[in-house]
Amino acid sequence: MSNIYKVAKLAGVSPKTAARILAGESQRSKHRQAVFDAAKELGYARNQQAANLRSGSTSVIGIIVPDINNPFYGKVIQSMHDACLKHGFSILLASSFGRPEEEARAMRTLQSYRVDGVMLNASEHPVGKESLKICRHFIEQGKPVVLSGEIEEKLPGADRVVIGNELAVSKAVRYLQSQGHERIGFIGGFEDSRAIQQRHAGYVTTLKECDLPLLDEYTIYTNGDMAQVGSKVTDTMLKLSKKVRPTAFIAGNDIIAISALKAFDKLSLKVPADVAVIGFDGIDLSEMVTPSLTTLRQPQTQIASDVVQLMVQRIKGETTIGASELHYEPELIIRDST
Amino acid sequence: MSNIYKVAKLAGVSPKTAARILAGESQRSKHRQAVFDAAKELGYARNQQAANLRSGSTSVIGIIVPDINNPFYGKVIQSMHDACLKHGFSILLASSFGRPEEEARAMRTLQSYRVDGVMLNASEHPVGKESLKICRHFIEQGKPVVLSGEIEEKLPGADRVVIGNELAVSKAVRYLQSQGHERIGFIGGFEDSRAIQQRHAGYVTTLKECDLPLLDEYTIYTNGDMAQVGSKVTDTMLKLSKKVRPTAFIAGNDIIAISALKAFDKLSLKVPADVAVIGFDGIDLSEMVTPSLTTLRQPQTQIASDVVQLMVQRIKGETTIGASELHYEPELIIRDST
DNA sequence: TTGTAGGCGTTATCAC
DNA sequence: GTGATAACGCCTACAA
Repeated sequence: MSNIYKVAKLAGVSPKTAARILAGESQRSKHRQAVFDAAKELGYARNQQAANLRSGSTSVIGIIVPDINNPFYGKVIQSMHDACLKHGFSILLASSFGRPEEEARAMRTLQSYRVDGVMLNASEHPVGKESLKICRHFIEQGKPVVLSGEIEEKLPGADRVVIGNELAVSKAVRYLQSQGHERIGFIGGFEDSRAIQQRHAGYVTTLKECDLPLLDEYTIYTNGDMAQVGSKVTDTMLKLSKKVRPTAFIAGNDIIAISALKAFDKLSLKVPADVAVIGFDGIDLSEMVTPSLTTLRQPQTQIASDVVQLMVQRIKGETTIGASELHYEPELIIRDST
Repeated sequence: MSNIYKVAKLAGVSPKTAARILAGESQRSKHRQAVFDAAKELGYARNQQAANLRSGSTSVIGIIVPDINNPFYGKVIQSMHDACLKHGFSILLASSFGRPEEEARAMRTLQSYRVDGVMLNASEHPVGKESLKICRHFIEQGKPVVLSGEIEEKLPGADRVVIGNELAVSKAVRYLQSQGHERIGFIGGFEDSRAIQQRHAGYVTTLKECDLPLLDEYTIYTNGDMAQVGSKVTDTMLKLSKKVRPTAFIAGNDIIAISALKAFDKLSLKVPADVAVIGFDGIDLSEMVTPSLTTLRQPQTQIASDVVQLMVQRIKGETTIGASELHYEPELIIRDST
C-alpha cells in the first residue's frame, strides 16, 4: 500500500508538503499538480486510522440499535447516515439485539475504535450497567453521548432524545373515542420493550381519564415474534363476545399493527368497519398496506438531523451547552384503518 | 485515555507482557490477574486503530448497499452483521444511494479505513468505473471483494454472488400459467435497477417460450417512488379493457408488489380473484400484508453466511481457491396473492 | 510556503 | 515467558 512518503518522493517534495496539498491546505502551491498526479499514479488513499491515531479524533459517530432488521431502525440508520455525511462524518453501526450484554459488546467495539460520539438507541430495555460505565468514559473525555430510550440510573452529561410516547397514545385514544369507539384494546407484542410499555401506560392512563372500560383482556402481550401477535389477537377476539370485544386496537408499533391487520383479515373482520387499528412509528410501509395504517409517526429524519447537528457541534467545541433533552411528539396520521 | 503503558506500569510489568495477556496470548502468565485488574481499574480499552495500523489488518468488512431503508437491504445488513460477529469481525456500512458517484465515495471511505474486505451490493446499477478501480486495488493487495449484482467490465479475482433472477421469474410465469393465467404483466418500478431489468428479461423470455401474449402495455416502468407505482398501475388497468388487461402481475420486488396490492384495492379489484400478484425478495413483511404475498424468496441469511465465511477464509489465508461464483436460486413461496 | 523531528498506541522482531 | 526497540502512516509543533 502506498503512503504519503511514496507520493512525496514521486512528486519530488517533502512528505509534509504532499500531506498539506492532499489535505487541501495549500491551495496554490506550485507542486500541487505534481502531488495530485503522483497520488493518482500510485492509487494513494490516506490511511484514516493513522490520521485518527495522530490527531486524536475520528470523525466517526457510533450508532447502536436494538434490531437492524426492523424497518423503523432501518430508517433511523439511514437518517443518521445521511445526516452524518452532510457533516463529513461516517457511522459505525452495531446491534445490541435488544440485550444488555450485546449492548455492552457493541459499546466496547465503538470505544475501541475511538468514535467521536455515540448515539445509543435503547428503547427495548434500560441501558445496561456496563454500557452505562462506558458511556461515562465517553462523557469524561468530552465525547458526546446521546441516549434514546429508557435509563434506570442517571447519566449526567448525556443528551437525551425523548419521544412523547404516553401523550401520543393518549391522542390516539381520544381520537378513537371521538370516532365513537368505547372498547379499545392494546397490542403490546414484542419482548417487554420499554418504549412499548410507556405506550401502554399512556393507554391505561387515558382510558381511565376518558372513563372508558379497561379490562385485562384488552391488553395483549406476547414475548415472541410477529407470528405470535396474530395468534394472540385471534385468541382474544374469539374469547370475547361481540358485545365485549374491542372495536379498536392501538398497537405498540407498526409491525405489530400490520400483523394484527392480518389476523383480523383471517377472522373475516373488516378494518375499520368491524375493528379499527392504530400503529406507532410511521414506517414507510404503513402507508402501503391495505387498509393503509393510521399511525403515530415519529419524525425520524428530523430527530437524526438534530442529533447529528448537536453531536457535531459538541465534537467541534462549537457548543458547550449542558446536557439537553430533545423532545418530539409523534403526529397522528389518519389513514384508512380507523 | 489510558493506554497499555499505564496498564503495564500499574501492573508492574512491561508493556509487551501486558499487551500479550490482554490479547489472550499468554494464558498462564503469573501476572495475568494483575494485568486484568490494572486494565479494569483504569478503564482500559485497546485502541483498535493503533493495533490495526501496526498489524496491517482491521478485522472489519466493508459493506455497500444501494438503499439502507429498503427492508431487503436491512436484512442483508443484519445478516452480514450477524455472520461477521461470529467470526470476530465488524462491519463498516456505507450507502451508494444507487448512484455510481456515491458508490465511489463509499468505496473510498472503506479504502481509507483499510477494511479487510468488501461486499459490494450493486444490483441497482453496474459498478462504476472508479469503484471498479478501487476494487482492483483491494484485489491487488489480496483483500477479498465480493460483488453482488451487475458489472460491465470484468473484475478478475473478485468473488461474485449470482442470483438466478431470470430463472426465478420464469418459474413464477410458469406457475401463473399453470393456474390458468394467460395475460401476465410486469411491474418494474424503481430506477432502472439492473436486478429488476434481469427479472424483466426472464419475464419476456418465458412469455415467449410459453406462447403467452406479450404487449408493451403489460410492462409498467416508473422511475419514481413507491407512490408512482400505484398511479401507473391504475393507469394501465383503466386503459385496458377487461378482456385485454392482465389477470396477473409479477413485480420487480416486494415493495413494488405491496404498492401494487394497494392500487388494486383502490380499484376494487380483488387479489387474487381479479388479479394475482407475485413479488420478489421475500422480505419479512411480505408474509404479513393482506393478502399475504406470493414471492420469490432470496436466501439472505444463507448468502450472508456463505459470503462472510468465504471472505474470512480468504483474509486468514485459509483458502486460495480462485475467484468463485456463489449461485442462489430464489424459491417460489406460494401464499394468498395468487 | 516548505521541511525536520517526534510521537500517537500498538504489535513484530529479536534478544534474553 | 519476558522485555527493549523499532516501525506502522500520519499529523502537530516548530523552525527555516
